[in-house]
Amino acid sequence: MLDIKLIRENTEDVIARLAAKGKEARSEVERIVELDAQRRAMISENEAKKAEQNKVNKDIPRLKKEGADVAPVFAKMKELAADIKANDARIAEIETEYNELMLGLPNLPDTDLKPGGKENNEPIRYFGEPHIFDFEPKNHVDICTDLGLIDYKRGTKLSGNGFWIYRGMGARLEWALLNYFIDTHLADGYELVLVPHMLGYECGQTAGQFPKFKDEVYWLERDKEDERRLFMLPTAETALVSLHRDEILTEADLPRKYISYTPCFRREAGSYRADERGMVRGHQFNKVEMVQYTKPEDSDAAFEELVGKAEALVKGLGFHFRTVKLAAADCSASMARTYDVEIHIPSMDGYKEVSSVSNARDYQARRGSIRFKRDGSNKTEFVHTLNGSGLATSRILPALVEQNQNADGSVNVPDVLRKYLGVDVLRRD
RNA sequence: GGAGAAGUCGCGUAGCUGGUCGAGCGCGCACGAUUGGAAAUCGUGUAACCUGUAAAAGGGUUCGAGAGUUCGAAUCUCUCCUUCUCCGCCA
Repeated sequence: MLDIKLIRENTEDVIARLAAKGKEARSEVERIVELDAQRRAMISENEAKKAEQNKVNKDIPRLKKEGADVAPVFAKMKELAADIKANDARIAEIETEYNELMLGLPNLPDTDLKPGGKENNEPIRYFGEPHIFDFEPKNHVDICTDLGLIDYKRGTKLSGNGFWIYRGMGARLEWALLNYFIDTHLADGYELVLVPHMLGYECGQTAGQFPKFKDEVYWLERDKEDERRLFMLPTAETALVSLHRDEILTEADLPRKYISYTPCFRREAGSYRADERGMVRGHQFNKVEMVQYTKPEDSDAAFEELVGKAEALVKGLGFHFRTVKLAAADCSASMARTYDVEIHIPSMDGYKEVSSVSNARDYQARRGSIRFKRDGSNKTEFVHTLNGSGLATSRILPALVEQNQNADGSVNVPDVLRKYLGVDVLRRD
């Protein structure tokens, strides 16, 4: 959620920055300003009436004691009460429309981002070199099938398109990756948090997925009451960002550094393309997520830390990758800035995102009312929230088997995973 | 899932025959006094949000949530949520 004061005082600037993000928001923003003015005018008016009501009500016991006739006062107060009630209802209507519009506005992009979409994304650094093969490399679907790592067929049998099954060494490889990620984060002082995989609506609203992207998650039916339905989390960020919802932290509480492993569930409706076969895009995938809560002035440093951590994990596996600074319109709605770590997948002859690190600044904190107080101050301020994948396995495993394949069809296990797997090379049984 | 009890200011509690109760007390915490320093003691203070303002002052809302009764609700009524105890069921 954006700061209403900012919208009120810098309306044109807000509209321009949202435009950079590809959001034509003039009509919404202008309506918001209008509703805000209406709301405040009505509140002032109604509060004066409430003050009057309170004053008279305080006098009633005294009047009664003095034996005065209170009937005319009651009659007048009844009218006033009805009047106030009507105004409150009108204010509630205004606030409903106002909140809907406010919740629908995306975050402002940082001013140093290039405007526009994907085409303006800017690789800022590369690590390593693309793998050169002296034989015809196989794609990951074939490798995983041949080595018995992934059972695509039965995954589809069990749950339909977009699901797969890790088997044997494939399952152990997946688990080894998760262990490697988690152990690294623990060494960096992050707290491991295991969260529910089914979440309430407020979690999605705080993270910024709702109301706009309600159709991109899986909802669980529960009675008829929609508001109490739960949804399967699309990323652990959705849970971790709500951890401190409606809380006031102390300065000493910050920064908070969390990681969580969860499966992630996404509908991905209509997003299939031929080049995303196999495990690049599915309805369920595994991910370790990093989330930080910081003081506003510390979020830039925290952002660099998270990017560095994502890069270090990929580096540790020995992959060639690049880090890309996303243009304004390619950042997701809640985020002020995002860097992607992309790794080379030979069969796709291209780079695929394995980590996306973002700074939401105070956008999510405002939606979820996540605040803190500085030492010696009793003013509350919004925290900054950041998140990053660290990492998603579903893209790592394909890259791993493709980049590390040998001419005989076997796959070398990266050094950092050997202690978890107990073998150096994956071969056909 | 069935039966019962309860949800009040950071914590523990008082209030629940409706009106000086946004709310008493204790603890905690902050500041001050005292002290060579500390403990103890004494004093003062101790919510959030909205509105308002240059900043204040002032006003409003909030006693799990929502709705209702009433001139007026922490106190009465209804619905929901949560917690605890017992039973059932289990990992």
